[in-house]
Amino acid sequence: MTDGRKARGERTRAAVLDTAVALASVDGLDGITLGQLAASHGVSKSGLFAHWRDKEDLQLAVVDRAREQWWNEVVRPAFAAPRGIRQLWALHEQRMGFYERRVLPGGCFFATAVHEFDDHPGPVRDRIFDALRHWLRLLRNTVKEAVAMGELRDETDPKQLAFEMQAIGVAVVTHSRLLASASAYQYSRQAILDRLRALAIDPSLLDEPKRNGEPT
Amino acid sequence: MTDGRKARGERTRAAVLDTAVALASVDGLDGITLGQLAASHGVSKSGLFAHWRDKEDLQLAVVDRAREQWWNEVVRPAFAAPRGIRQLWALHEQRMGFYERRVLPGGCFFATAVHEFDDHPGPVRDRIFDALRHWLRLLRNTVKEAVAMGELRDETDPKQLAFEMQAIGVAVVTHSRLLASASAYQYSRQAILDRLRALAIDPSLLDEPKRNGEPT
DNA sequence: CAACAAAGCGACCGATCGGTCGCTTTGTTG
DNA sequence: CAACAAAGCGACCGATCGGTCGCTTTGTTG
Repeated sequence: MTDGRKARGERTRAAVLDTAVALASVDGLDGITLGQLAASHGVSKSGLFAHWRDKEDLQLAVVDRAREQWWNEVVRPAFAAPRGIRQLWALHEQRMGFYERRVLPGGCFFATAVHEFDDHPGPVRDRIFDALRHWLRLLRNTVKEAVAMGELRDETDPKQLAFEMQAIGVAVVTHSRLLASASAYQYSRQAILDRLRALAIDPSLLDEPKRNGEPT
Repeated sequence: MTDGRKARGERTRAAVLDTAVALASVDGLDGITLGQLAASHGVSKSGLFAHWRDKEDLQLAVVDRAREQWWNEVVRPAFAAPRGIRQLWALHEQRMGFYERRVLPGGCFFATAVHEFDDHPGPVRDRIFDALRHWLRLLRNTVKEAVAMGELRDETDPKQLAFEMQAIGVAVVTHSRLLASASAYQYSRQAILDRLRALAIDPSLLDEPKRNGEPT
């Protein structure tokens, strides 16, 4: 069942991808070099070609891995919160935590990748854009659910709010470096809290928000 | 007074920098190559070294040029609006116009550059960060002025609002490509208008806002 | 016109990058 | 143990990049 050769291969494959996501969060998806990647695993450069046809093939796998990581570290924990407005807040809160914990040295893989590739049409850009659109759809649907549950006002525009949550969320990556202090996270949290409370039927649902996505 | 040799040099220098800002908005500040830059002006690669010691020296000049352009195309026109809350709105509006007019093929030089360099310490990053901090300070001071004039509520936090304006403003660069429609600009304008109106003493100052930064 | 200086050129160099190719090592299957 | 296959290696290649160096062209100054 478990082929020792394939298992070994799968281990290096996973390890290389994890490193690649981390490196790409700093230097970008084009910035990572196969030599650098191989060296950091004591593997020969040519050995990498046993796993990926060429660099583009590797890049596509890296995007998939980054997406998986985002799901595990941000989305899944947020699903522990009660549905509705608190889940929306949990998504933002988990995101802040992901950045604050410095899971990736560059802060955010997608923040770097999207600016690198948004003017470079091709399979890699498509893959990155797919991931981002999927995330935006998740935000939008969570807003819709909160409206349907009667926790957010009927006038709430899901696309509008999803845009704002993404904008305020990603801005923290730059600003935390720019301001050289933790205050960027504070601003980002405050902005979303203000926004959600203004649109909430019962703002007290967001009182003393827990920071770990747990039900209150 | 006007040395024909220096004048000629200054002309190429300016032309090359303009091209470089445009190219860097797409490929990043490291992405531009001296060969590509020289070729696009019918100049030899080595000729560029008559103007800049090395690539880093060129990059610093490019940042300065981008900053100058931002001042001319965004800040200066916004100063035509009446001081206070309308000037704050004009800054956002002019920014949207700058992006919509596609002055730069990549949308925004700084949006690309900051993500490229935020983890690469050195003179280039410092120069980029200086420019961004200067812009944030401008937003902050404009907020303070509006508060002092009694146009924004006293509780308004200038740093907080500056953060939100920057976040909502820059997000449009990515989103306009992501959504493949003009709606991103609409979301961005709506978000800032909502925010400013909520904090305004007299929200009607922002009715039917002019899009060219002119006094109403 | 002579002396000078700035802009710009062309040939060349070392370093690095993505990628190829034939081979070896590691492990599986009968 | 023999046949096979997957993972991985080492030497090598063409292309490109930033940068150097000696030279030419263009224009200025006395």
